[in-house]
Amino acid sequence: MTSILDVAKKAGVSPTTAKRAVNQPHLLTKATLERVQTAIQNLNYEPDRTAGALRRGHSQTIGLMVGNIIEPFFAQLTRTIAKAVHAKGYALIVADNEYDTSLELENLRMFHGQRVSGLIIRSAFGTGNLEYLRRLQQQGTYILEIDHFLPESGFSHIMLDNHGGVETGLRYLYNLGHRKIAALTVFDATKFQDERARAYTEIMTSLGLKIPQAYQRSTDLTEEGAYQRTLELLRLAEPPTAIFSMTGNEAAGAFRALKEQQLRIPQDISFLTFDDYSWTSLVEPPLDVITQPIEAMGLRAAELVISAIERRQLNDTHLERFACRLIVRSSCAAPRRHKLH
Amino acid sequence: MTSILDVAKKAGVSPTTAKRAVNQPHLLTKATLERVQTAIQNLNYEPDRTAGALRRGHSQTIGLMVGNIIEPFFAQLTRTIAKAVHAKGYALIVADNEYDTSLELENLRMFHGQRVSGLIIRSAFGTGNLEYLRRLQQQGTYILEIDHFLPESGFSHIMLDNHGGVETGLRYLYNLGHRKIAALTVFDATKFQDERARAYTEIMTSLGLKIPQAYQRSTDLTEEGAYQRTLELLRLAEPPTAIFSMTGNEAAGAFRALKEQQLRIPQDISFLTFDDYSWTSLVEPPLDVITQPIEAMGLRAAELVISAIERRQLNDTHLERFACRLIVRSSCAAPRRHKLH
DNA sequence: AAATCGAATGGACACGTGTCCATTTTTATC
DNA sequence: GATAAAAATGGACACGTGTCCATTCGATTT
Repeated sequence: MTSILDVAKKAGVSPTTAKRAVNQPHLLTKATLERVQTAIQNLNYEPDRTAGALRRGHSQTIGLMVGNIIEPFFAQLTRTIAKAVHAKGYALIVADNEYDTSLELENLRMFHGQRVSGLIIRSAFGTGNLEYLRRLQQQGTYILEIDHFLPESGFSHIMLDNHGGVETGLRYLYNLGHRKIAALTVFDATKFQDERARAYTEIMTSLGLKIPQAYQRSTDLTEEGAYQRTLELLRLAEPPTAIFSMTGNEAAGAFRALKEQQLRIPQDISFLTFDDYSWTSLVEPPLDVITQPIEAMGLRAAELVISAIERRQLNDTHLERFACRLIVRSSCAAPRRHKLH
Repeated sequence: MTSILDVAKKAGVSPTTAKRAVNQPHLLTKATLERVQTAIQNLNYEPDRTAGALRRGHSQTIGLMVGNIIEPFFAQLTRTIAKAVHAKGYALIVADNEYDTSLELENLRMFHGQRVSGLIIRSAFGTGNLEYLRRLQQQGTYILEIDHFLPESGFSHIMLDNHGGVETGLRYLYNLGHRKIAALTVFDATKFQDERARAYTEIMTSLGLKIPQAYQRSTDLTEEGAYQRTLELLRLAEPPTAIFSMTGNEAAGAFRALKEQQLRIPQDISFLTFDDYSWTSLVEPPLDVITQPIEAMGLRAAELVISAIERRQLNDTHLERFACRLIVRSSCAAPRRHKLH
């Protein structure tokens, strides 16, 4: 493998000078610089980042841990962050936790071993890995949470205005006349600090609406789980007149269930969901959605992390929120006068 | 940062012995092994992969270059490969080329700099980067192409049985009575070696069907491109009675166009596509699709690459094909007797 | 032309691991 | 119980870079 020493020899300069041609070209004479650059091209030299990482203590690499890469929200986030990070000369290492703490720990170990310079994480529920994350931070990895954050973690984070989004959605349904509004989300209080679930509870109360016990069972955030949960809701003696899915992933399962039950949307039941996935406008009826500025969030995340790394300000803390937006299409309307059953 | 030297000191053994506890535990006495493992735990030691990479010459890292991470096909591939690779102790670095050669080259440079042990690539069209890939291989990176391969590259590859898939689809449409079948795909011969486009041309001919010149304009593989292309097809004097989309990504655009033109599927026009994306069964009508065994392909890719790396058999070549399957739902039927216009 | 100072270049070393070879300890054999 | 063989442990060095400090060169001032 050709190293900078080969380049130096070929260009007839010292290794230090050759390195400067790569890292601090402004320090060199134009003639010297050109000579070295020619040698680099002729030899197809590419600096060994693993050696640099060893010397520097971290690897010009950003770790990204998401919930599940398949979900379009995370796929788009991954893509945006990958691009932004590459532009700054960093590589992106990805992993997902499937919302599971122990799988997350394994992957954190991997990130640690790779000495990632920064970590962007959508952590699993529960505070199980907080200690490990703290240690990572202490050892020089800048940590930024995204989409979800551990209470009192003290890390930077980039969040959606979840309260605002849920409020927009619930008020929209309320104003259409709905009173029995069910949410598909994670209610399990022991392991959750899900902002949307909390906002749902709070805002329903502030609207003067009671949430029946039967509405408060958790999904597991999967499409299949949402499908099952939706069927359960429809079987209730007092089924909801509107269903509000808190993620686009769950929306697919819920929508499937509604279709299978031959329910007409929005005549029989209204349906609203977070995330403007591409299929939501293709189905019949096109769905009303609350959309997130995924790209802006991803770009900002990459920017914050790399800036902190390069300024060596690992203790900078930034807490930012991004607004979401309701897109009205055709899946919500005033509730039926008569019950379904 | 705690190193293996700290561990050795704490355990009262030599550095070499401590390293063995990590890499070749079978060489140690049970007692010694336990002592070192305790020290590792107490110190929260995690081996520095960057140092190992430097010494070894490659980084226990696999590079994955896909077309576009947002597309579910690639998202699922990424996820599957990430998981398989993690299980073997490797990290996954991702990048996408957006089907563009120069962006691909930038990312290849990045992979080279990171000294990836292996590279799984869905290369952009054109042979522009073949030379660079060859050099990478020569320097010790195992290269495997997936979903698409450069002619005469000589690398291993994992492919779908594209010819078989296209044949299945075309025969299905033919047997329903269709003769004017348009394909959404990349026809541009200068930059393409797209198997599906070629198969479409060949099989249409062998079915005794002529492909009008107007059917042979290329899409750019994007949703928007397919949308535009579909509108063009519908405006023709002799519009197709069936549209066969060669990727799931393009299907979304095409479907949108058909809906916007108020065409009834399959009464007015039949629609068939590659890729069983989740939305295809949610729309009205549910789409007939040709589905790929993405997970199996991803797993096999990871397996081949890591096995070659660990056996140090970088010149092993494996060429494998995976079968695809037609799923019939409700988007194809016999063509109308009368023309649309 | 000597002195001064900044610009340009060079030398030396450490980062933490993997690997090869050497040494010590234990076990097996007669 | 002496010897050989095997098992267990230890020592030394190189991988390619980033960084600190030293040295040389060239221009400017007096």
